[in-house]
Amino acid sequence: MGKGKILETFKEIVIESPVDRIIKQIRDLITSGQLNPGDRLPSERKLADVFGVGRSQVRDALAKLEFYGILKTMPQSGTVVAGIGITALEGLITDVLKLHDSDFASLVETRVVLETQAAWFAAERRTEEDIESLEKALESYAEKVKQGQQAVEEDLLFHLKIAEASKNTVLKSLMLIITPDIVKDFISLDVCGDDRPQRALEEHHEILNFIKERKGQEASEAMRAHLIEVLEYSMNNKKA
Amino acid sequence: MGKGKILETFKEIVIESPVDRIIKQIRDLITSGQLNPGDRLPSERKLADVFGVGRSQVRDALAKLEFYGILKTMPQSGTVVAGIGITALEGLITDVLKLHDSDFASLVETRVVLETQAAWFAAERRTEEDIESLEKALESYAEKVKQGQQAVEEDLLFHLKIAEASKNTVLKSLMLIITPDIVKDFISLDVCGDDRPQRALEEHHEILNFIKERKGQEASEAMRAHLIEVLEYSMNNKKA
DNA sequence: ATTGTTATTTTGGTTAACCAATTCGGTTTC
DNA sequence: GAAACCGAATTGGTTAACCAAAATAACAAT
Repeated sequence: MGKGKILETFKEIVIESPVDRIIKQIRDLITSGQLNPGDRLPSERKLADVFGVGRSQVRDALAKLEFYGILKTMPQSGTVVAGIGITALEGLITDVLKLHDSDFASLVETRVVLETQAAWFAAERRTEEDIESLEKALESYAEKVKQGQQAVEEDLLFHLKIAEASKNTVLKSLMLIITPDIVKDFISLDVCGDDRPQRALEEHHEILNFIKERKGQEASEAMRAHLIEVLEYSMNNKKA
Repeated sequence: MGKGKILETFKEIVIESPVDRIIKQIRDLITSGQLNPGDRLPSERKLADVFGVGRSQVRDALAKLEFYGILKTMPQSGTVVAGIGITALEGLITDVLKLHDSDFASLVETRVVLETQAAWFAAERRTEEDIESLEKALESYAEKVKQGQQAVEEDLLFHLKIAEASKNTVLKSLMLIITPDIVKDFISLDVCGDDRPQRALEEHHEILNFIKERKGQEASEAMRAHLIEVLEYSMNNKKA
């Protein structure tokens, strides 16, 4: 797919989305100290008027801000600055919005951190049901690999099942958040192909065995080795 | 604040939010295989009609689903199932929505994972600017502590600055996501008070020194020790 | 002066109508 | 017969008006 190079050239035309602009404005209000935690901020109508945009856009912006825990909006009551006395956030709020187009390195690095820990916890806390679930997932992955198919989906499912077996809801949620981005990167550079899937399958089995045997550290290390393998493989195929 | 006990009793009255209901419906459509990745799903109007709700609610649901990378909606074109062939997600989609009312244990556990790694990276990659920023943050924290004030905010700011110095954008973003929940838990059980803040301040200094000296492992371990201290402290004061 | 009540305003939530871009079908043209 | 083309219908985005709940202010009774 030679299209990559050409597209790279135009990559910089970032359309400053209206809602992003609003978010920045609100952030400035907070960081500049004009809005302190607990304060009720102006009504949606006022904000829309001040910013010179429609209310729905203000609405979207507030929704996003609320998701990140920055704001808390109560029906028929108002929207308040909820988070930590967010002078803390300074320039950080905008950054969190860029999560979904993060650099590949950070993404993989973070994935390794989360997954190795998840594997460890999973080994310590897995139930029999977890084992069954993991084996089932691994089986359908093996099926696809034998047929020489893509199987990115089944691959990730196995990893997510491990997160589920870790019994740590936050860990699982965070993995769910970054998973789509990982998939995106993996598909853009076609990671499948030669004998690599076979190796990956074996590594999955190894990890599962350690989890079965409740060997936390070994499972964790196996996971780390596995992910590093995958990373190097994808790196090599990136230039090609 | 004795209100806690009483409120616990009524905690179960979870109002099944309309948009959550819609999200479940759409999830079922996807997981049941009626909607496959790449498929365009019905227009917002059709969906609103089928579900018997307003279009705006469908809109909110789609927006959330899109944020998680499940869907991709193109202006004037339609909304398609974008993510991984999401049979993977099965029951998981709903879980990610519960991130913000996670259990305290998972939250702290995950925080330890993220922060120890962030400290390690920070020690390896910090610039002189980072050091300045960290010292400044630590200073304002020390100021508050000396005055015997709360300083939760300044505390967290120091930690976030470490995440920033780690040069890993995803790691930073994830910490920003869970930080508000941490603060919430820390404020609900008043964590401040006696000599603990003084100890915490010393530990912060220790961590900063390791980062200055580029000692990754030591910084990481100091961070872990610090967080465990904080955890145990807050646990003890929970019952009291 | 304080408290309890009521009327009004303001709030976020919801709906319905409108807009511009896109898609798709049928027609024309080569 | 295939491709180019035009227009009607459909798409997501946007706006404005409306709703019930909540907050607020004014007032009355104690």
